[in-house]
Amino acid sequence: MATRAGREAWQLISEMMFNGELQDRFHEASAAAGVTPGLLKSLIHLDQNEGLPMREMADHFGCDASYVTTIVDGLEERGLALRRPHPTDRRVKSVVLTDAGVQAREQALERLYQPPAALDALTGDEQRMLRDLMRKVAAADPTLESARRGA
Amino acid sequence: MATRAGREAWQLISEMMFNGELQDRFHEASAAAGVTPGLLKSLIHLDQNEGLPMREMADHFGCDASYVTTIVDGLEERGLALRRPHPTDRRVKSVVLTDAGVQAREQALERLYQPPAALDALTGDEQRMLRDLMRKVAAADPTLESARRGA
DNA sequence: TATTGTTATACTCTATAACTATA
DNA sequence: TATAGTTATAGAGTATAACAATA
Repeated sequence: MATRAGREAWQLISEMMFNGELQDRFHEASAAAGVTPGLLKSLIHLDQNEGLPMREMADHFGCDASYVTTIVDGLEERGLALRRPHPTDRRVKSVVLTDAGVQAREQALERLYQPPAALDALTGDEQRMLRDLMRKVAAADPTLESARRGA
Repeated sequence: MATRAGREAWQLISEMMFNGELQDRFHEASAAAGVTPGLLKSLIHLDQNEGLPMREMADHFGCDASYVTTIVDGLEERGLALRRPHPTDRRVKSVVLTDAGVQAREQALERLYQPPAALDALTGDEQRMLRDLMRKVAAADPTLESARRGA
């Protein structure tokens, strides 16, 4: 169970994440990639090999199928992704990243994951401790595989 | 300087924050409070005593002044905040939370700061270690005072 | 008949431009 | 003249409803 200390730790993490320099990191990364925030969210969730059916995109993001059409149109217009027919079910269209899409995704993640300057307050040993703790937490989160796929 | 370990630590934190159960924590908290996400962002940034000029709200969020008008209208309609005249400059309107606004803010923060289930993977000692590390990082972030004000 | 995706349309969110009041 | 806030309006972003193709 999360202790009082654990809750305080996560509160501090949340405050770091939603204030100051990180506050609109996502908007900056979107602008840098030449896409809207909505497009970037999808871009990050896609890959070049598997291909993701549009229906599954709608389920993952909890949005309407018609909006997925809009999103994928935007990614295609920019040459970042394309629709591929499903091998057996001809109703389904899978979305895969292009080479440009993979590159844009990597550059965006590079920006997004950059730590705040205040992390420098920790010594090297402390940063390693923080990493080890977060590795243990992340390993216990079953929903993190897709994010880890491209890392 | 952030080490390789520090960057990995922050990447794991970011992944936890933007995937899985926390993915739309903010939308849930907004819905629970009966406000839109835009309103909640402002609600969290306001308080009951000081009062914040609308111009400063626009600067803080990097948005247009006309949108602040829309936001404050929304908070007033719901009885969560109100406009107060500035004592010396009659052009300025300061925004303060009502009692209901303070209560809504606290309940929303309670939800927002709740740690993910995976944090339970850490022992009590490890959660304390994580808290101490994050206290040190947060203390080095100069932009965190306003967030800490109401905590 | 049920499901995937698209089109047409409407509603919400946010910005730009023109305006009023005050400094 | 410059600044704080409002109003009117337009543009993104997102949803709902009706539809075509396939299962």
